[in-house]
Amino acid sequence: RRTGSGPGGEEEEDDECLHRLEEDDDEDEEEEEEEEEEEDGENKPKRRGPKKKKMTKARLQRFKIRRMKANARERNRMHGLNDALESLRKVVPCYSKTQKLSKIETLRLAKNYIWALSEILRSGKAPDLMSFVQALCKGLSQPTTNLVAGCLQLNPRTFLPEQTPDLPAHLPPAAAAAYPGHFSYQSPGLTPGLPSPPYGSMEPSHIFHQVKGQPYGPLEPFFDGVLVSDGPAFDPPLSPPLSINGNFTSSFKHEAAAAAEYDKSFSFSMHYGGGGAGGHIYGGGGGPNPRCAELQVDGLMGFDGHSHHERLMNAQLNAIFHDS
DNA sequence: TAGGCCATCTGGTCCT
DNA sequence: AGGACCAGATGGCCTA
Repeated sequence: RRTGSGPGGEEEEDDECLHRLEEDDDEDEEEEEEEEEEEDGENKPKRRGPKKKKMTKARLQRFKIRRMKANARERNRMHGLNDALESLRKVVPCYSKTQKLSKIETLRLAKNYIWALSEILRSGKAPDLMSFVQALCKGLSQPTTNLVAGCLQLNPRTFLPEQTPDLPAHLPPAAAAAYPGHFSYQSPGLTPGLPSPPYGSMEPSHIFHQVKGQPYGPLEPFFDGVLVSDGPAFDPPLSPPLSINGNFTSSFKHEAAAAAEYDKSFSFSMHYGGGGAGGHIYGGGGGPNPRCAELQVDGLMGFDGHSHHERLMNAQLNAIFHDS
C-alpha cells in the first residue's frame, strides 16, 4: 500500500529534483566559505559545539541534496525491512495475501511460533493442539487470534477461555459433543478475507484429547507454566533451546538418533524447500519415530511457491499433532 | 469519527 | 563526511 502516502511526495519527483539541485550546486561553490560568528547576545553564554554556518544558497542546496539522499536511503531501508517482514509473514502460520498480519502481530506470532517449535524440539513431544494454539496466540490481538484459529481450523472460543464466558473452557469430548457448532472452524465472518479452505480438519475428540487432571492433555507439560491463560504475561525464554545445526537436548537427541533420518525430512527443511517432491514430513516412510505421522506431500516446491504454503503449513501442523 | 496501521520525512547519534 | 540506524512527527488510508 504505497500509493499516495507520506507528506513528501513521490520518489521519482525526488530523484528529478535531486538531479537539478546537483547541477545547480556547482555554480555558486565560492559562496560556501562564509561563516557566521554568533555575536547576537552579549549576555548569552557562548554556544558550544561547532559554529553554525550561515545557510547560503549553495549550502542550502547541498543540504537539500543530502536530505533527499538520506530520505531515499531511508525509504530503501524501510522497504528492505518490509520485504524481510513479508518473508517472515510467509513462514509463520496463517499467511494470507488478502489479510496481512500487521507488523507487530507478525513479529509476535513469529516469536510465539519459534518458541513453540523450539519446545517441540526440546521435549521431543508432540504438543496438544490447544496448547500449541494457545502458545501461538499469546499476546496476539483478537483478530489475529481469529486468523490463526481459522488457519488451524479451530474456533478461537475453544482455546481462549478468558475471552469466552459463554463457553466452558477445555471441555471433555462429551461436552465437546454438546457444543457441536464450536469445534469446527466455520469462517464465520470473524475474519473476512481469510484464506479459503481446504484446511486440515480436526475432530473434537482430537482437539480435546486429554488426560484426567491435566487441563491441556497428556502433552501439556510441554508448555508447562506458560499456557495458563490467566497467568502472567507469556514470556518465553529469549534464547530457545534450539540450535540450527542439530544440537537437540539430550532426551530428544536419543529419539532423533533412533529416528535415524529424522531431521533430513524435518519440517524446518521443508519450510525452505528442502523437502523436495514427494517428500515426507516428520520422518515418514515408516520411520521409527512412532509420533511421526506419515504424510505424502506431493509436488512440493521451494518456499517461494506460495500456492503450496497453506498445504505445507497444514501438513506440518498435522504432523505435529498426529499423536498416534 | 476515532483509532489502528502505515509510509515517509526528519534530526540525532554512532560508526567507518 | 557520509552512511546506517533509530525514534518522533505527520498525514493518508481503512475499518468499526
